[in-house]
Amino acid sequence: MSVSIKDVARAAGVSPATVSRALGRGPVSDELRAQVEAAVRATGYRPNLAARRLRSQDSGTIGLIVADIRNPFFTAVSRAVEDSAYRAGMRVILCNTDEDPDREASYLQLMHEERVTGLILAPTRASYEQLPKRQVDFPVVLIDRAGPPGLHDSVVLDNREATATLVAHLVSRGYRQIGGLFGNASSTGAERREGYEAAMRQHGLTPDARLTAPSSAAAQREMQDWLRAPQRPRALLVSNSLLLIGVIRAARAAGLRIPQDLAVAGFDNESWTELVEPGMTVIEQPVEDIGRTAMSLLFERLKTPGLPVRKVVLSGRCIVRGSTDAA
Amino acid sequence: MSVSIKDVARAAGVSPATVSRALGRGPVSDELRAQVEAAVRATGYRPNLAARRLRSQDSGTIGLIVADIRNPFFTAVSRAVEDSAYRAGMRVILCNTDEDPDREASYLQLMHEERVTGLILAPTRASYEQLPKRQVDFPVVLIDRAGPPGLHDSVVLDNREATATLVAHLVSRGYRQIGGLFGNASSTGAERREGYEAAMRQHGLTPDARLTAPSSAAAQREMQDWLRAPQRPRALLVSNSLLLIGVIRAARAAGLRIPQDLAVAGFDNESWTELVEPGMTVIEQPVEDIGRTAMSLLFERLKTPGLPVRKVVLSGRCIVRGSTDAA
DNA sequence: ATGCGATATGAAATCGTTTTCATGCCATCT
DNA sequence: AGATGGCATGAAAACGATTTCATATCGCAT
Repeated sequence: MSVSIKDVARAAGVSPATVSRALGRGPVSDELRAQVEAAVRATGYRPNLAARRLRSQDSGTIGLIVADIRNPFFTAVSRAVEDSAYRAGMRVILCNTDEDPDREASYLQLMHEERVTGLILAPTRASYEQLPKRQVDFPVVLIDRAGPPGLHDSVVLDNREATATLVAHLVSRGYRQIGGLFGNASSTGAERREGYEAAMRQHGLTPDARLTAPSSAAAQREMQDWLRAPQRPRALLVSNSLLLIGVIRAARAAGLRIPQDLAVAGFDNESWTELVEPGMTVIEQPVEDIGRTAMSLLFERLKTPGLPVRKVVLSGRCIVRGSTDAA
Repeated sequence: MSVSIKDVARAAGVSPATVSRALGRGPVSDELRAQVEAAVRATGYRPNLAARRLRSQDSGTIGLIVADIRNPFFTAVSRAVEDSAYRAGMRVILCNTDEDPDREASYLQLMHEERVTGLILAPTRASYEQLPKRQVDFPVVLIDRAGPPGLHDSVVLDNREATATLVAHLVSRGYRQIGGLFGNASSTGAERREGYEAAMRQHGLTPDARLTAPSSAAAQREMQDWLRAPQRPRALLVSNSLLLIGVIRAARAAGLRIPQDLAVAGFDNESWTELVEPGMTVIEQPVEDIGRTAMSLLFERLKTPGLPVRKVVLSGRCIVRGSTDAA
């Protein structure tokens, strides 16, 4: 089988305890340390993490649960998370829920069984009610979507501010019939919708929001009907970049020019939003910051468990492009 | 501390062995099984995976090492991998190498320490020489990039065929001065370059290839100069979607219209390649198939270790759009 | 010279499971 | 009736590390 610490000990002529100390931190004479290192090289020894975890009760693993890694927002965040983990010498277990509460529950269970050191979680809407009941024995940092207040640390975008910015921008460009298309699966969609509706009212306008399943195809289907309706919007606020793709497709299929027939503003500053004609006005989320900050919160809480629950609200940056030029 | 199998055993009035058998598969009377299940619910017991792994010598974990999860190709593949793993009741550890051999080596080491059940790896170029030396005690499936022949199972795109298709297509559209831009970090870039050069010669044309670091920004810089050169290409074959973005930016910055001044063909059928004006002619890679197939190869090899080494070569699909219209 | 503290090392316990081995029981066959 | 075999169960070993506890050695102060 695999070579164990005992084999190394024998090869080095010392006890297993000494090998462990030489490899970790512990008082070992330089002489023995050298012997151990030589023995490690000679035997090709690699510590067994399962055994180490079992004994030291520290998994050195952090869980990352997102809706779908193919959503560019989560892609970028996960990359930042993985980087932080690597630097801290920790591992990342990646999980996609597809916004499915059962799958999420199953992954939360897994996190317990793995005895993860911490968890970065983009909760489904269902877990909003589940989380408080569920007793977790590791720190959790929520990203993208805040959970029940005061329960877990979180890093979120200021969605109200972002939507207000977009609405104000569209209004300033002369648009009045501004619709909103939001994902129906996440609390982020809901928050952006609320922000949108509040902003619209503040401008004395009537909100006109629709919800859709969080995929380009679903968004395209939803828009197909909507754009044919007599009271169709002249401008559209779109909750994320996947939906935005569906919107653009639907607009083109309906023969509507952007922005002349339909202005469009969205979220997530993907490279393509600049390349497409016209460029898309979007709110850029600080994706790397979100991932990094989430990991910082996690590490700080690990170091100081007594810390009060913190919610970090980051501002997006509005990038204006041709898709919202005045009609 | 956490509740262990002993606590459950006590609560159920049975031995730990019986609890283990009741929860796994093993002969247990229905009566005791019910008692155990009740005790599990009562105590909130969750098995400790570290302990289970240590004893059963099966980590139930597969490693996934890619260059950068933000490359849409790897994003899609990783999602397929995670799905397969979930269905098989296994976990996925995600690692990004950034094409850095040291980081890759460190992650390979980690895979050993985790005693992973299997590994899906997109090897860096350096590992082409390293892999044969390195002794691995778990099955490895290479994706996107084949390693030294006959060593590991692999799933790759038929790069020669794909590039030949693109070159033939461009030629049929009347282009002669066809350049090629390829990533310098991966063997995929190298293969596509070779395929491109071979195809060019077959058509009696002179290849004109350039290499660049695998990022949009680097590609843009490289193109900036190239497009100013007197003998600049009239058409361009681009090795992946990140580079493609850089190419489009550079073309626009140089005031070159696509395809009138510069035809462009690339890889990876991202949504945006259809939305951008003109649409991009690309080779669509069967990303989900690649991920799924990789996992299948892995599982088959686990079941039947004696299997000969297999290399699955999948064909891309050429999607013709406006970016390669005749000049 | 003696005792004491510090320090390096080894022996053994421990982490929480699974698995082997032993045991007792019951049914079945000769 | 006694031997045999199968089956459910429990006791205990084992997985491979870390950590606690005990011990030997050494230097130094008394």
